[in-house]
Amino acid sequence: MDWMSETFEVELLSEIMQNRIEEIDADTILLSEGSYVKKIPLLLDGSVRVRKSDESGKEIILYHIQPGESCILSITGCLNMKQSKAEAIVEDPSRMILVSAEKVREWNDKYKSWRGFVQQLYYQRLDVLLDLVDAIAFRQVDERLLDKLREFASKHGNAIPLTHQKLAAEIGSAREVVSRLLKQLEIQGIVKLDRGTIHILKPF
Amino acid sequence: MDWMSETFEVELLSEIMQNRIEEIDADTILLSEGSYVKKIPLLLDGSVRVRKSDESGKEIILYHIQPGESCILSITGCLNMKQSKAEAIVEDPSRMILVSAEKVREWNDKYKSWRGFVQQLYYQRLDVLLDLVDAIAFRQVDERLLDKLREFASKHGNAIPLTHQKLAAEIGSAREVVSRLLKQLEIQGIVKLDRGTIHILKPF
DNA sequence: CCATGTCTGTAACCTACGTCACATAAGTTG
DNA sequence: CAACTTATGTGACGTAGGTTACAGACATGG
Repeated sequence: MDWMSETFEVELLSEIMQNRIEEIDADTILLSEGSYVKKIPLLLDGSVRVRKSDESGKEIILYHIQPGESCILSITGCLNMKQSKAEAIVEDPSRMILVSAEKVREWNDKYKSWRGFVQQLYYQRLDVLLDLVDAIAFRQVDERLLDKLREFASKHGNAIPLTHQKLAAEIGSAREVVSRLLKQLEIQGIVKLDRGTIHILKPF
Repeated sequence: MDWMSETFEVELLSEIMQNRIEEIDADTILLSEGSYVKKIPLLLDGSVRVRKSDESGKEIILYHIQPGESCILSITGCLNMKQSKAEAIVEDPSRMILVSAEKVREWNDKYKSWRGFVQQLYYQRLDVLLDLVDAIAFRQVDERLLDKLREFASKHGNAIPLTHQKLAAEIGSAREVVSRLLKQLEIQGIVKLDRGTIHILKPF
């Protein structure tokens, strides 16, 4: 929680600390599509994924929220009092502070450091959304798969805990397609596949 | 320019008015990919499109800037001193006020109404970007074409001034594909095609 | 250790759509 | 009006990748 004292001014920090720290289980839905935002998460530990899905069950991951970050969609939704266009799901058991929407609106006027934090988030998320648009509009799934593997490898090291299904959701494709591509990579000696884990054998 | 006095407090308004109003030709590039942001446009009249393209010349339109709006990518880029990830191109001859990046950073601390304006923009653009992701990830081009036609019809009425090429760029597809689909719609009696214009004959 | 759920492998198939290669038509300019 | 340039029409073709439909492998809990 060190990042907090560096990010926020003391007064704001003490306001934040008035909220309980919650422990939240994996797969809890923090925010579902179409609902109004009541609580903004400040993630201390763990990870949250934000995804968009359609009726037929297809889905694509927009981005992941890491410790020290928050959900910009929640904040925007809160400041503008609008319904959410995506859902946020806890992916690892997480610790977070949940701040009420009113507080966030208040802080937005009151604390410069809070505005800086939000601004930073906006920048980051806009950035990944643009990359995402670029990826799905222009690039093929095999390329996107490799990119995603690199991204995960930089987070988890060479043993990436991920099922084909989840990887497919990450890049917005189908499990069979991912299995097919991964098998190719295994034949090329680039990865080794285990149940629930992808081992990166050499850089690519 | 009425919207301005409703949107901004008087003090900010007078600061804004210290800048000249520029008349800018169609096809002028306001911001190109990879460049740093120096000027933020406040659009008074006309229209600007923001697009992402790849090396091979494929492109997709992210959104259009209308009078009373600004370019959130420019503002984000400016506040975070980062390179742009998309380009902004004037599409109709336009009148706008160009504000220096320093001013924008200053106003961001100084004027609540400016922050509100920026917030509003963030909300709007995030919203269309999410819709865009949804569209290109999950929906087929014929559907997206119809959506786009509806969107343009609500702006231009039933005679939409648009070439097939431009329409293709809007939805991130190829001209031939769009021609084909439009021809189908013409056969169904839904549109009538003229050189450079699409007439909507009945609702769809 | 059986049963049930979760994950992976693989083949066969289908189709939306991008690409190529033209032909024609409609403006435009000198 | 001749010579371009820009917009459109259309067939033929290729293919990435989604879908269907299983089967086997592994894990987990009663």
